[in-house]
Amino acid sequence: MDAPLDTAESWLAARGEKLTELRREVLSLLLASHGPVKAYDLLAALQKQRPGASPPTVYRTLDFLVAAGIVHRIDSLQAFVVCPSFHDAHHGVLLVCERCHGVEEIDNPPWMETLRSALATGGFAMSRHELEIKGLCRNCQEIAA
Amino acid sequence: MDAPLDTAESWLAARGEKLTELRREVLSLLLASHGPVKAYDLLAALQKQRPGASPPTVYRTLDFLVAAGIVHRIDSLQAFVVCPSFHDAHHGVLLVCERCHGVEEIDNPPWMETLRSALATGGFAMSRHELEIKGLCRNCQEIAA
DNA sequence: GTGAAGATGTAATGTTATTACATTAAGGGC
DNA sequence: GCCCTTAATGTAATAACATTACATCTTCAC
Ligand SMILES: [Zn+2]
Ligand SMILES: [Zn+2]
Ligand SMILES: [Zn+2]
Ligand SMILES: [Zn+2]
Repeated sequence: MDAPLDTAESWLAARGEKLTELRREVLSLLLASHGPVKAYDLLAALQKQRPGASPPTVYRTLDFLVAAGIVHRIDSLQAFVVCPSFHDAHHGVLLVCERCHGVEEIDNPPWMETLRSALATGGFAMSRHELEIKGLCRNCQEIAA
Repeated sequence: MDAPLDTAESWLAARGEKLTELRREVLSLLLASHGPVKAYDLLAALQKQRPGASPPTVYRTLDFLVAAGIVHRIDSLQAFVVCPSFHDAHHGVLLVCERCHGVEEIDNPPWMETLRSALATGGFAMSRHELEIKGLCRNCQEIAA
């Protein structure tokens, strides 16, 4: 059995949506990468098993998975990554390494509510979307040091 | 006299760099927009006064202004905006409205150090770059309500 | 003035994403 | 089963965003 795919399937079923064969293939490829994937790299991989795949094929599927909260888009990388905890309602924070382009997601950090309320006081309603923070991961700090 | 352009000129001079005619034109166009501008929109505007302008013209100039801290790039909009306080060393936060695409910049908010140290404890070194937060501005919240 | 570095011009190309429309698959009422 | 509607996918073309590579021109130290 394949846990993440099954979890995704149940999660979608609860929303009245389906994990079709195409979506399953795309999600599998994303899971296999262990990190952010660019849309056209994903397309190239997908075409190996689905020769007719084209840009709309991947973008539509990614849009669907992003809307469902299963995948996040990383604006600073123009790439996509599977959410490690999409089964919860969560407000994730994506820590994006500027050197290796790795992404780590932390879920509902304790300072999130403080941040949200500080911004609310200023009149800004922080969105439910993921917060993206750039910096250096632990490994890359050590290398730089 | 034109205050923002003069400020930019001094700021660059202090770094041993120059506000050339091209850079001045580009920065003027950015200032005139009162909000984020897309590179190709900027190019179209620039071509009215500089017919030979091409993509490298604007991207090079934007890269220079971004490196100098005068302009910020907004990843989520793929657009560029003038920094309202580039004369200080600052760690700005860009509040990006998901509805109207307006951007407000707040400078060195009190919670920034808390955030930075919380992330440092987790092994992540937050970068000096601007932090970008998506949500709804005050106006758009009222409209939505 | 000459040479080196910085800045800009120019052509081509690479990368990311969307539009528009056709076709196929799935589900519900009868 | 059949018809209808909606969801999902296929397909072709194009739009939007960004970079490379190399030529030319300008600035300025020497
Ligand atoms: Zn997540
Ligand atoms: Zn790293
Ligand atoms: Zn700023
Ligand atoms: Zn707004």
